Amino acid sequence: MTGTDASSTGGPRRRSDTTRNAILAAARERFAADGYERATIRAIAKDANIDPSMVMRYYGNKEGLFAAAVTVELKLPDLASLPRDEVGRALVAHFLDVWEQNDELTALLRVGATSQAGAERMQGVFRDQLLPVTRHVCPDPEQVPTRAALAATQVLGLALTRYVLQLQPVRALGRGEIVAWLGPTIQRYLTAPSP
Amino acid sequence: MTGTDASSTGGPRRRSDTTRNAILAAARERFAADGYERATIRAIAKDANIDPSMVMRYYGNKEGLFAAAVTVELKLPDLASLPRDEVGRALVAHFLDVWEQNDELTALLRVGATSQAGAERMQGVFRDQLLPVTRHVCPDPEQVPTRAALAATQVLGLALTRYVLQLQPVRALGRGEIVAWLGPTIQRYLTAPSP
DNA sequence: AGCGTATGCCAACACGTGTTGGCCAACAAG
DNA sequence: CTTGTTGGCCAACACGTGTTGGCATACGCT
Repeated sequence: MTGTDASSTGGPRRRSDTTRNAILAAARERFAADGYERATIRAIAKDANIDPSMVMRYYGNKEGLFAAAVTVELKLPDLASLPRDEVGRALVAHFLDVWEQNDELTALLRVGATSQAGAERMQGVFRDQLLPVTRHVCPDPEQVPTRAALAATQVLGLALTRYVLQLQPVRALGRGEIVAWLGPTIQRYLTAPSP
Repeated sequence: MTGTDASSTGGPRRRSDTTRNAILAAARERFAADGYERATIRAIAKDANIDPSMVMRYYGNKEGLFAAAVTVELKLPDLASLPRDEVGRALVAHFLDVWEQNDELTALLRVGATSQAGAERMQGVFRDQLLPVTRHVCPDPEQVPTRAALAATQVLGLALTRYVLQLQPVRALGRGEIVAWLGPTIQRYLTAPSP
C-alpha cells in the first residue's frame, strides 16, 4: 500500500505523471496525424522524450495506449432546452468546436477507417452520446436511430473531408458558412417529416 | 519488339493476363476490406493463388499495385440533360450504384483516410470528376467548388458510415430511403441560393 | 524439333515492428 | 545511512513486412 488512501477520487499522484501525460499527448497527436498502424510506439516515445519500453510498462500494449489516449467526450448540449428550430445549427456549431479543440476525434475517425476495433469504438460514440441527445427532438421515437444516423453521415462527412482528406474547398469554408449550410440539413434530418 | 504492333489500343494480350487480373481483383478486395497497411502483398498473392514475387514483377512495388488496382471511374451522368430539380436525387442514386458495384471506392476511401498519398488521390477524383459535372448546374460559377465540396461531404459521409464504419442504422437504410433523404440535401447544396 | 522468352516458385535478405527482461540511478521511508 | 521501491534506459528477441535474385518450367515461334 502507498499509505495515502488515494483510491477515492483522482488516484495516487505518481512521480511519473508528467511522463504519462507526455506519452498520452504524443499518442493523440500521432494517432490523429498518422492513423493506427503508422503511429509507431517508437515515434510516440520519441515525441514524449522517453524510451519505448516505458509506453509498454504504463499502458500494457499498443491497444491499451490507444484506449487510454483516445477517449471521446462530445459533451453534447441538451437539445430539449433549445429553440426547436435551432437544434441543427447548434449541433453543427458544437461539433465544429469540439473537433477543432482536440485531436482525439480525428484520431478516432482515422483509426475507425482502418481497423474493425476502431469502427466499433466509433459505433459506441454514436450509440452512447449522439443517440440519447437526439431522442428528445425527433417526432417519432421509432425513427430516432435512423434520423440520428443521417445526421451522423453529414457531420462525419464534413470531418472526413475537412480534417482527413483535406479537400481544399472544405478547408476554405469558415465556421459561419459551415453552420449556415449544414445546419438546415441536420435540422431536416432530425425534425422534418419523413420524405 | 514483340512483332505485333500492339501499342495501338489495348496493349499486347499476354499469357499471364489471367494472373494479372486475379492479382488486381484480390488487391481491390483486400485494400477495400483492410486498408493499405493491413492489405499485405503476401495475403493478396495468396488470394490470387500465386507467389508474392509475381506481384512485384508485374507491378513494381506495393504503391504501383495500388495505383493499378484502384482506378476510380465515377462515370457521372450529364447533369445538364436532367430536369433541374432532379439532379440531387440522380446524383445520390448514381453514387449508390457505383459504390455497390465495385470495391474500388471503398478501398480509396479507406486508404485516403490512412495515407497522404491516398488523400491526394481522393482530391484528384473530386477535382477531375465531380467538379466538372457540377459546373453546369450551379447558379454562380464562382461557387462551384464550394457547392461541389458540400455535396462531397454528404456523399462521402454516407459512404464512410455505411461501408467503412458500418453504423447499423445506416446499413439498414434501403436505396429508396437514402435517395429520398439525401437527394434534397444535395439538391440544395448545388442549386439553392446561398444561405 | 529447337530455341528464346515469358511465367512461376523458392529461398533469402534487410528492415521495422511490438514486446520483453535485466540493469542502473533517483527517490522515499525506516 | 540503509533499504525498498519507483522511474528510466539499453539491448535483445521473435515476427511480419516489402523486396530481390536465381532457378526450373511451359509456352510460342521459326
